[in-house]
Amino acid sequence: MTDDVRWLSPDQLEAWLDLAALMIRLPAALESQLQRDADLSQFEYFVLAHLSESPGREVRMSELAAMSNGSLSRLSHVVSRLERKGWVLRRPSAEDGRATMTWLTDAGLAKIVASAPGHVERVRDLVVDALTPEQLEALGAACRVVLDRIDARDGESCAGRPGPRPAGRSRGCGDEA
Amino acid sequence: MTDDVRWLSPDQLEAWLDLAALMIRLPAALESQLQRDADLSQFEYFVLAHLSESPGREVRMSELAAMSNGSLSRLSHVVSRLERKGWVLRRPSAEDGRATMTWLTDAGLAKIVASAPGHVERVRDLVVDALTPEQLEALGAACRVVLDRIDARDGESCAGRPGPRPAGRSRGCGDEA
DNA sequence: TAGCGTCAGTTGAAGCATCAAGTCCACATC
DNA sequence: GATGTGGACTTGATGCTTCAACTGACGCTA
Repeated sequence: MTDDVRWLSPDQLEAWLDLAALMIRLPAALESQLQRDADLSQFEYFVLAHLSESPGREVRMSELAAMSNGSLSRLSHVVSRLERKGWVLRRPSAEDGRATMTWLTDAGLAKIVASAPGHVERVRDLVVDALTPEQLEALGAACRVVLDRIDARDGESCAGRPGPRPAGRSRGCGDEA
Repeated sequence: MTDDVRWLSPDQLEAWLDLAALMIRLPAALESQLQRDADLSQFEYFVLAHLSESPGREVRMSELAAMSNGSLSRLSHVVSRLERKGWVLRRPSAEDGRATMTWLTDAGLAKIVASAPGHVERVRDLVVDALTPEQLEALGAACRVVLDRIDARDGESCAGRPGPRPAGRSRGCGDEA
């Protein structure tokens, strides 16, 4: 019954297992640094970082969710926590009454400015400086291919049936750098 | 005060952001397939899969935790759940009274046999078949470099002070394939 | 064989993510 | 201008992960 399955070759399996291990252990390794030094989760760090780089230090919730690769629900909870700590503020959008804008306070900016160097140092240590420029470029390219594939599949399931998409971003943010 | 930080170059930043996005979205994409088709988390899948491939369908808890890239505590909770569903059994080890052996039941074997094809198909679709063999190999190689770096850092913090290590596996399981 | 440090695993509490409603607003249609 | 549909969040409940004790078992030393 399950015999026309195309199992992975040994080489493919090894590469896949290494990637799977990386997806579990690298986030954990980064989280532990952030948690220890800044008492932030990686998601919280992303949110603050994206806010700090946005014009007016202000971004729409839905946009922020897409940038941070998270669901709107998750972001809402996180922003509530960040708000409680005084790092962000919420206000309704002037243009669109449905939208909520999140604004980074001075305290929030100070927080991310203080936390960024340690985090970048860790990213350098574990990833960027560990690889040759060619390896890093190849890694990034492979990631983009897979991400595009994920987006394509999300889009398909969206067209196929009316069910909700996970976080549905259009991967149109290639303008970061 | 924070001015001797070596920030990332645009190229480095782009590669890093793509990797960061991948680490969040690929696990989610795989989980959703497993959840929908098999009602399993990826971690549960890993546990069952490792058990099914082990001699006697039986593995020590601590060994299983290392193979699955998870903490012993997490594994213990998960095994409790799997036990409740009748897919695994626990028994004390004969050789070492401290150790607990986890054994995959027939029902558990049937479960993983039924779930594997769909999961492998998804991994193929999103990753293995999306990349050229060279890209996949390069991706795997980059992952190994980073994983080794993470292990090295874990080891350092272990030598430096007596505190507990995260999940401390020795990355000595390169014999999977 | 008693004592001590360590290892292996379990457990309960606390925190975070996910899921399913629910609310409010905008826009199109009649 | 009333109605309906869909978008943009928010909220509460549920479940999983993590963290910090805690329990026993092993092995060494005396």
